[in-house]
This record gives sequence, C-alpha cells and structure tokens, in this order.
Amino acid sequence: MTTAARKIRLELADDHPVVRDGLAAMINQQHDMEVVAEAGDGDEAILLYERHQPDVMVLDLRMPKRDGVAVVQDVLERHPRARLLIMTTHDGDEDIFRCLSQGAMGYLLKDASRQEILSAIRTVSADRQYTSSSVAVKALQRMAKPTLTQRELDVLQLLGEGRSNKDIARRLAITEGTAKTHVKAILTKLDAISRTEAVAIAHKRGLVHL
Amino acid sequence: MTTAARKIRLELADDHPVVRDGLAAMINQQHDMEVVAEAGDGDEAILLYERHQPDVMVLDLRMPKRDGVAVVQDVLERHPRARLLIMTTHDGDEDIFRCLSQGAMGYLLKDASRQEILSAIRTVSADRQYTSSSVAVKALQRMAKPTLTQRELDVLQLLGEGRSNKDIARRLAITEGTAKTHVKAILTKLDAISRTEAVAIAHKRGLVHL
DNA sequence: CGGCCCCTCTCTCGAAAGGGAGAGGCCGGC
DNA sequence: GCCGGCCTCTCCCTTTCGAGAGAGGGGCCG
Repeated sequence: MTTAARKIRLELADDHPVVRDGLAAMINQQHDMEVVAEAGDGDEAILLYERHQPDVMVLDLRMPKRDGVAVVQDVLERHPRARLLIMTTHDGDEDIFRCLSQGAMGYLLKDASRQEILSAIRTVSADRQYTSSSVAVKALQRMAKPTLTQRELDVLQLLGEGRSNKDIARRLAITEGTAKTHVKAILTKLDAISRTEAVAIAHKRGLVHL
Repeated sequence: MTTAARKIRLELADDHPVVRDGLAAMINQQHDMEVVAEAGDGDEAILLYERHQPDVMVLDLRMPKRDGVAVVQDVLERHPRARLLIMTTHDGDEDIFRCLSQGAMGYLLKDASRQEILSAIRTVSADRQYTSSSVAVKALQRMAKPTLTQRELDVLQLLGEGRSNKDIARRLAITEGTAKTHVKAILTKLDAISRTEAVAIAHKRGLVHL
C-alpha cells in the first residue's frame, strides 16, 4: 500500500455478539480497515447499510427477522454495486448458489482462518470476487442439478415437516393426486427413492431449513 | 473484588477462529480472567485441558474429530470437578439434557449477550451452576419425555438418512419385521404419525445430527 | 401462432409403511 | 427366583406411497 489514505469501511451483520466481537477485534487491528456498523438481525443490517453505506458488508445467512438471502436480495436491488461478503456455517450448495447468483461478491465458511477472512475482505473491497475452492466446487455442482419449481418447494417444505400427501393437499388446497404428482417430481429431481430420503437430501443441500 | 490475586484461567474450545477471537477479546478485557488455551477440535480440547488444567473450559458442541458431548464425558471422567461451560447454537433439548446430566456446570446459547457470557463464566468458576431460564425449561421438558433405547437410536439414525425398513434391516442384520417393530416404537415415543415426521422431530430435539 | 413449462387432475397397480397383538430369550435389579 | 425392560421375531390388516402413463388449461416466449 503506497497510500493508506482511506480505510475500508465495514458493516458486520451476525446475530451472535461473540462473532461480531471476534470479527471486529480482528479487523480493527488492521491498519487498512475499520468497522463502522454492527447489526444483529436482517432488518437492522439493511437499515444500517442505508445509513452508513459501507464499502463492504460481511453477513451471516442465519439471522432473525429477515434471513441472509433476503438481505442480499434487498440490498443489491437498491445498490447493485454493493459489495457483500457472505460468512456463514451453511455449506449447502443451494445457499451458496443463491447468494452468488444474486450478485454477492464472496462466500466464506465460518471455520475460515483469520488470514483467509482478512484476505477475502480486501479482495471484495477491491471489487473482485472472492470464492474459496471448496465453495466454488459446490456452486458448480449446484449448476448441474435440476431446479425445483416454486410449487415443488412449497411441497418440499411440508414434506420436511413430515406431512402426508393428504395433509399436504389440504394445506395447499389441491387434490391428493396433485400433491403426489409434485412429490414424484421432487423425488425424481433430487434423485431420491423415498420422501424421507428426499428430505435428507434437501437438508444437506440447504433447500429447506430447520 | 477486594483481592484480585488470581485470575480465572480459561480454555476456549470452538472450531471457528472468529468465535475464539471474539471470546478471547471479550475475556482478556476483564481484569479477573484470562485465556490460557484455545482448541479448534475435540481432541485438542482434551489434550489442552490435561496440559493447562484451566479453571473453566468454554466449549462448543459441534466440533471436528470429537464432538462436544464426548469431550464433556471424557474430561469429567478424569476430572469430576472440572467446570465446563457449554456454549453452542444447539438448542435441542437432547444436547442440553445430556451435557447437564453428565455434569456440565452451565449451558449458554451463542446468541447470548456479552454480559450474560461473562456472568456465566464467573458463576461457573465459583462452582455454581449457570443455566438461563430458556435452557432450563428445555432440560425440564426433556425429562418428561420417554427415552429411546440404543437400538432405537441406531434405527433412528438410518431413518434420518431416508432408509427403508428393508434397508435398515439389512444394515443392522435383523429381519424387516424387527426393524418395523423398532420404527413403531420410535413413532410412539416421539409421538409422530409417520417416519418422516419422526425424523423432523428428532432433528428439532437434537436426537440426530446432520 | 405454436411450443414449452408449470400446475392441475385422473387412472391403475404393486410395494411400503403403519396399527395392533403376541411371544420367546436375555439380562440386570429387587 | 421373579419381574421388567430390551431385542428379536411372527402374524394380520388397512392405509399410504411410489411408479407409470395420460391429459387439459394457463402463461410465457420466440
């Protein structure tokens, strides 16, 4: 750095105070970056982004009130050039794919080392994409897989709660036969033999949460 | 504190460097405590406990190599008076129950505030139990629920992977009829109508992981 | 306009799953 | 020893699932 005239201004969004502290401690030790805002939930993250317009926002996917994917979508809609670095424990390919395809500049797993985190922040702040190889692999894998339709996701959600076809039909106001059609499509797309296996796969891939 | 002669010596065990940093930053700011060891996985946690004999160990449940429950068991076996403070995102009643009934001195959720974390550490170091009300409620709820036998847990595990009765039978070297008997027992104990619902409940309660 | 995809509904059929009841062997506690 | 819990296995019966094959309507797009 020939001239360290201006520091990278960061916003942190994570619902765990201890994680925010850890990131802040790590960051404020650096001479070229500083934390200007900390958010504990999705709504706050968006509010503080508007107020502070940070250079980079580091955000967790699992947050109260509004989840990370929704925050990514909302912020990038209003600020297409926003630099968002996702930092989460979720390594399901669906979450990774959604965030990156919506325009997030990077995706880190929380078990990343200090070096990697700082390096990712610097890369993203320079408007370059940061993606660790393991994450990139998952994103690529995801691209080769069939996409579920919205209706199928609705059904999958109920499937994950352990509902029967009849129950699903009632809740979605369709006939049981139609519910079965959707379930069959889900089994085919997820390459599962039974509904229970489909749910297991969906959890692993991050198609459903909880 | 009239005499701050001796600081509380702490070991931190968590697989996320950023969480360890956060805790360490928070702790080392206090005049009455200090971090003497940091572990990134279960084996290391045990090793460093033996080496440093800290006053209190703060540990996460989800860790590589050896999970938190196993660490609790192992350490308490050798040091029955060890003071362990669990700090994790898992709020399933099973994990809470297992740790506390094995003798952990406290159980914190990661979204706890700085105050609560520090207060918990001080309480535990004074050999008093620390349990937040929400956690205590879950532990009590768990006590009212029927216990699954080891064999039922084996079956439940496979159930969670989406296996069929026939498949479960083959893997456990029993007949399909026996597998069905176990599944029926599981459904009854978990108060579930279908295997898929049983898996959903098991996940929520922390009876199975992944 | 003609595809194409999605959602909906219909049908049949065999394979699993779930409910209920019982029973023998094994082991540990009272 | 007896009792109780656990694991194992055995029936029977009903409901639910999953595979396969269609088919009509609506919306989007070239």
